[in-house]
Amino acid sequence: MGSNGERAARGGQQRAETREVVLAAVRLFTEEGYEATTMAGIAETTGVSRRSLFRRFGSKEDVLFAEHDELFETVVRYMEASPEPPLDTVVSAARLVFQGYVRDPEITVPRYRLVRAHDRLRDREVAMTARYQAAFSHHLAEHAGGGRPSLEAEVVAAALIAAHNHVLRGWLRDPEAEGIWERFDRAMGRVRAMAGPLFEGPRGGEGREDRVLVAVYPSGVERAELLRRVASAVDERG
Amino acid sequence: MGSNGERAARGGQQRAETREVVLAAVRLFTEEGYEATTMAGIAETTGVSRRSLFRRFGSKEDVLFAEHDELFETVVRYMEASPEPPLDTVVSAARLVFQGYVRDPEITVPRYRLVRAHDRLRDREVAMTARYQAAFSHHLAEHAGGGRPSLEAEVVAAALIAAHNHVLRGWLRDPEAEGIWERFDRAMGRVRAMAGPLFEGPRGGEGREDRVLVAVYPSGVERAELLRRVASAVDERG
DNA sequence: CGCTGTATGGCATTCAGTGCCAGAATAGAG
DNA sequence: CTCTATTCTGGCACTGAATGCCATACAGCG
Repeated sequence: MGSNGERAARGGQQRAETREVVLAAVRLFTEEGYEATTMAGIAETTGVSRRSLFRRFGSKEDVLFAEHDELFETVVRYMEASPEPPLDTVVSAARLVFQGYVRDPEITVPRYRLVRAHDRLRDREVAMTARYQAAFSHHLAEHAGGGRPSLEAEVVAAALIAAHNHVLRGWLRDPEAEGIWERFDRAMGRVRAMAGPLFEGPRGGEGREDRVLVAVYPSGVERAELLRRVASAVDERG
Repeated sequence: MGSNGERAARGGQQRAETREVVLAAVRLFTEEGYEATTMAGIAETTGVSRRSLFRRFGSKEDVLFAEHDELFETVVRYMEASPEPPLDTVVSAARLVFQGYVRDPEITVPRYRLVRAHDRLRDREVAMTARYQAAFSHHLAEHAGGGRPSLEAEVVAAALIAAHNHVLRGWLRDPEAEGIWERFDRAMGRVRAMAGPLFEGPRGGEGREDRVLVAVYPSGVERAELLRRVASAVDERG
């Protein structure tokens, strides 16, 4: 689709304006209703012609998901460039996606409300997560022999996306709640724990990696006692 | 009253005709192309009026996926009636879905080709599998405490669906190949092996079961900070 | 200045999808 | 069998998404 340098300069200007259009559209969708809002209406309130709206976004739905598409491109490029082992890469990619949502609640939160209310939009949202899932399993497959994604790769990608979406939905319902990232990391950790034996040894054992702490304890244990034991366990292993 | 008998007689006739319409539409889609085929065209070749097509199917896409929707209803009703433990039930439900495809290659195979070629249709197909996934995790949640589906339930449902789709795609690419059901059962077995410790583990006993704490943290994190996070995590879950 | 490539806007058209209404088919009651 | 209520169907008109075509405005380059 043409040279990159030109695109960057031009695209920069375009994107600023594009974001304004998206925000205006989101406002119209929530205030007037999605179905009731016409592309002609968006054109009128934004000053951009109806025809140009279709040229930029492709469709009415794509106005809502334009930012999402950009994010997807970013994530794919990140995975291609990442030198880490594939499982670490896709987990980081999932974190990137999550960040893409959390960073931009002005769009993602009202969009979530719209998505919940309209089947068509819900399908579109689901299709996006499916694209991520496909990209993830594809990445896992490429760095584990190439060819078509294996059963394991697809299952791990699906589990990862499901965990991501689980935490994400919680945040979308209550964007003000604290400790999102802790919840996210815990969810990722659990999927890793599940995926590890199935997929491959997730750890290389270098110095800079994440560490995993797993504690199994009877439900009757006191909070203080539990923390004391965890502390000593951490001390033992450095 | 009489709604069942009436419906059965009437519905039976309708469905026979409906199936013919779907088959004719599939033929048109594959021969003339999906976009090039208009609802007016389908109406002409089937003898059913354009208006009635929209009434029966709702949309052009829904002509292709009409059978699929019926299958979904069947699967949901099966799960509601099943007395087996939830994990067994959803696995059986997945088998039911798989059977729904394999039993009717006349529609599912050409549909698969169409789905691969057109983004819109692909989204629709993906939305269907997402509906199954939601139904599965919902079933797992209902029979494990009720309320909103837990992370585990969603991850297991996603993994199950992913495995199902993996085997299904293999069959769709080559419907004549032998040993589909063996492949299906093996895939299900692997997911169960993976899901077992994650899903059934925490659900084992009454009040006395073990709890699992998983923490993932960068190796550079301070001891005190780590313990603080662990403490808050423990507090959140009780 | 002219030339070329590109983004935009206006116009017309196709087609999916919906509301409205009239007519046909059918079930049920007498 | 007849009358009636309900339901299914088809025709008609309309909205709006989406696309193609063409003219215009604006950039860079000689």
